[in-house]
Amino acid sequence: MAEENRFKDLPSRYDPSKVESGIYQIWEKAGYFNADRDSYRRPYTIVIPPPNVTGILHMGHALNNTYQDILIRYHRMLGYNALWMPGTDHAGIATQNVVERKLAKQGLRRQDLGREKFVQEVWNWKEEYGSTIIRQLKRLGASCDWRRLRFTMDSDYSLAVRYVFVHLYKKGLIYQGNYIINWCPRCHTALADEEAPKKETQGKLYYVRYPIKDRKEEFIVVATTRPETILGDTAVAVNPGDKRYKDLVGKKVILPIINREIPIIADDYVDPEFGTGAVKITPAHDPDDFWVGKRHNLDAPVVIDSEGKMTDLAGPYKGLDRFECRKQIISDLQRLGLVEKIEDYIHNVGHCYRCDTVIEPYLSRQWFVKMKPLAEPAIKAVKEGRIRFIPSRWTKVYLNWMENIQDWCISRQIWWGHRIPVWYCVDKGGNRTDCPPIVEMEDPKVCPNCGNTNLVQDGDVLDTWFSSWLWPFATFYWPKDDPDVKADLEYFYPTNTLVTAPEILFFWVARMIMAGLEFMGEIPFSDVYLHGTVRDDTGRKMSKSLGNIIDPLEIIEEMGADALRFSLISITAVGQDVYLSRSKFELGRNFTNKIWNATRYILSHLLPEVRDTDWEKGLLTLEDRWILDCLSQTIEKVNDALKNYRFNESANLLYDFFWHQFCDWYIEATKIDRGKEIKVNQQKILLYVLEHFLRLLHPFMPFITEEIYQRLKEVMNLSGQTIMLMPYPQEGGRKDPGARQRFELVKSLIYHLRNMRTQVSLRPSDRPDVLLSGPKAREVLESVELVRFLARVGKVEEIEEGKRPSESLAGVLPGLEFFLVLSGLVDVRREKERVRQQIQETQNAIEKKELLLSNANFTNRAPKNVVEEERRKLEELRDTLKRLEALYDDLKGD
RNA sequence: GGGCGGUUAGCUCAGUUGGUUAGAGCGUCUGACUUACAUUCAGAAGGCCAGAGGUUCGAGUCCUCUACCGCCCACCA
Repeated sequence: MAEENRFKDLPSRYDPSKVESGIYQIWEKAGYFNADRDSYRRPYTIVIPPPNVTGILHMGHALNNTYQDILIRYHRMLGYNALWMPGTDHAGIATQNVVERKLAKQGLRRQDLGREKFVQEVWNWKEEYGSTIIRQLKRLGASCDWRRLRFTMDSDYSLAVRYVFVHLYKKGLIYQGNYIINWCPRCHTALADEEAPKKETQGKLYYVRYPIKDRKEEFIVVATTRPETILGDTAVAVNPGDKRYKDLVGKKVILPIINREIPIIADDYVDPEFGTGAVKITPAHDPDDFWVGKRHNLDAPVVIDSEGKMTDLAGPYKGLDRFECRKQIISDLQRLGLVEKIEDYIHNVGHCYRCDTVIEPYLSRQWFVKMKPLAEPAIKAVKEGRIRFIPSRWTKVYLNWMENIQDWCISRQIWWGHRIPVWYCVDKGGNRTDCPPIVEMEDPKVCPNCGNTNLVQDGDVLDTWFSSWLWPFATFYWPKDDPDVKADLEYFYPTNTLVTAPEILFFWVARMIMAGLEFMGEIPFSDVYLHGTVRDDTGRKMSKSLGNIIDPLEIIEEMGADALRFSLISITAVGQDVYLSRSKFELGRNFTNKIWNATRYILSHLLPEVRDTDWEKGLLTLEDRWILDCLSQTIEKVNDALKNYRFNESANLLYDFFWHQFCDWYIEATKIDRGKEIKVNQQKILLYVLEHFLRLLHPFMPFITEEIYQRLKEVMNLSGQTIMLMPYPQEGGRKDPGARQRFELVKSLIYHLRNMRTQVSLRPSDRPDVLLSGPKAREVLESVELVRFLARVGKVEEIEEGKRPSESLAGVLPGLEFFLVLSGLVDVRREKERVRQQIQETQNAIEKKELLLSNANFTNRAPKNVVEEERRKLEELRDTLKRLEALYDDLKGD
């Protein structure tokens, strides 16, 4: 028959490369990922954490986007109007760095091009390479509504950024000020605190003697890790309660080398226990010293410039690199006898999160956002449970950060980004006049204060996160005054779930919550699922510089996106980091292959009578009833796990059901020859279970499930053009606890018989008889074919209780004795010993149970069902013991 | 210095509110080409659940302390 042959030709290996791109096209063409307003359906919205345009898909993305895709497909299949909003982030510093590196290859610096040309160059780069990550997300199977793709520098998006700046400025929440900020001398820009993580660094602690003025040969010794900043010192501070220095406060010391006189001051900030209890104060080069300087009205001479080189004020060291200067100054001080000692010292030093250069605390004029007023409602939203974190432990981390939030430095001295919408009135010489800065939605032409038309825009751009924090609503074209935009927002906002890595909890998540509440008056999302970090199998973060990355695209090439997705999900516990190695993906690959082959088997054996899955209830065998029950349970459990973000659990449930229940037991059982009527019915059930399973698995493995679904359409009536609906627990439809129990008994009998076979090394072709006795024997006999076929035994018959056949191996299950008849193969002594051991074990178990049940505390306090269950088990054990003892007595006679 | 996570089989890890005999994958060992799958099948071995105390009728699960590993935050130069 031609039809059957068609399926017999299916290859015995699943080949993802042949199907994945085609499948994706089917979905896109059908527009299944698109979501538009629909007043009849409930929306379910996820916004993608926009990857950097410079990004290429790494395992972190793969994990993150698989979670999101599972959620979005799952909800789409539940009937929600599911929108997954995609996009990319302009990633200021990162992207600028990439383009600068490209220019450097041509021997150019960005300054050679000038601002405008350089920015154009970045746009060109973006047009050419910016969609790489999007293509890669599609290969992963991400089912975003791609029509809505946004970029944080789209003109509409820029409008939102500008609106927000103006709004906050007018509200008095944005201000400009001279402060110490984190400066990256390589990227040449200010960085927010979060962008300059502290790293433990091996350094030295230098103890330097500062001569005290008017006191010969007397010194005050200060400890410093950065002797080059000595040149910028304007005081030495001690703790006011420190007796050692009491009489020195108010005196002066001579700053070595440049011989400047500076005062000794008292300030609580100094910890008398540390170092010598005396601290040099360098207001321009240390954030703490800066505040000490403010309190004491000290000068703040800048001795290190934006390049990390010493300034004019550094006298003899002018022009030296900061680290070079450090060496130099120490050797000079040593020559002068002013270095008391040098100790090895491990301390925390800020590093640029983009290029890892050591951060220089730098005094400069920057723009800041006052965060306290924004943080308050965001704290409240979480405390009141309107936003929840999964796992919940992140709540505390979030609250702790929010309650101690610092103002946010939002200006960056780079060219790629949203230009700060601030104009200054300048005179003909280009110097700022006294007029206040101009901050409006429209570009100003004249100064509203003095009528001057000579205006210049602030040269800085905004921190990338100043645009990202608007993502959940700016992607919908907010704040455009347009009924469509408003309706869209009202329908899709707030979004449901944010899936992200904890690394950007402060960068992004917290700020989105603040922005949502400030500008929309509503939380941006209700659930935040924070997944772990992807590491290599030795626990290091995967990073290009470490060379330990596993490229997800390579895995997709080799094993398929489904294998990648399933493996990742299955091995990553909720909120835990995941340690990866190449071989771990074999789990998913083997699973795809198993699914493929089971399908191949089912389809290629299909009888022509099988045209649908309408199986008949009257023809159900025990195994049929059992697998339907099992399916039903699995549907229920998977739905439950998914609703609670227990992704790994749901993946493992699916794996176990398909492999170890459906394939290992049910498919095997259907190979039993039981006549045409039942065979047809069972084939319908095979298709039925397979089809339900595919739909249940679809969010995890979208490609193979769709591929098979398309083939199933050829043999059965399926309503959907593609996979559309999630099976509901009721739909699986066939809870059958009775069948479950009976089948479990049969399974465990088969299991014991197989075990006995290996004990005596039977060959597969040997088919010994089995005898049964006990109250449960009848039940088993009803399904005798199962036992015969799956345990590979001959006749199975009931015998009278207590009549043990000689020459057999015997076993006891609750309510059942069974005997594997093996003439000439039974070693009676060994057999006696085996039974004796079982008796011993059973007796021990009984004793334990009796003890437990005689404890009034237990029977009174434990829940009734637990106590009853224990009683039942005790009865079972006693029954088993009785049967074992009878067996043992019989053996004695042999 | 504060906070968080981890410590369960040889390895990598699950274990939802405390309640059967603590599970999986890989690896190891024994067998098997049993009409889909050797990316397979049938079986086996292997655990003082880091340590100590506590709460409880009952603890891998809750509490306290300790040890080691990892992460995050923090203005001790």
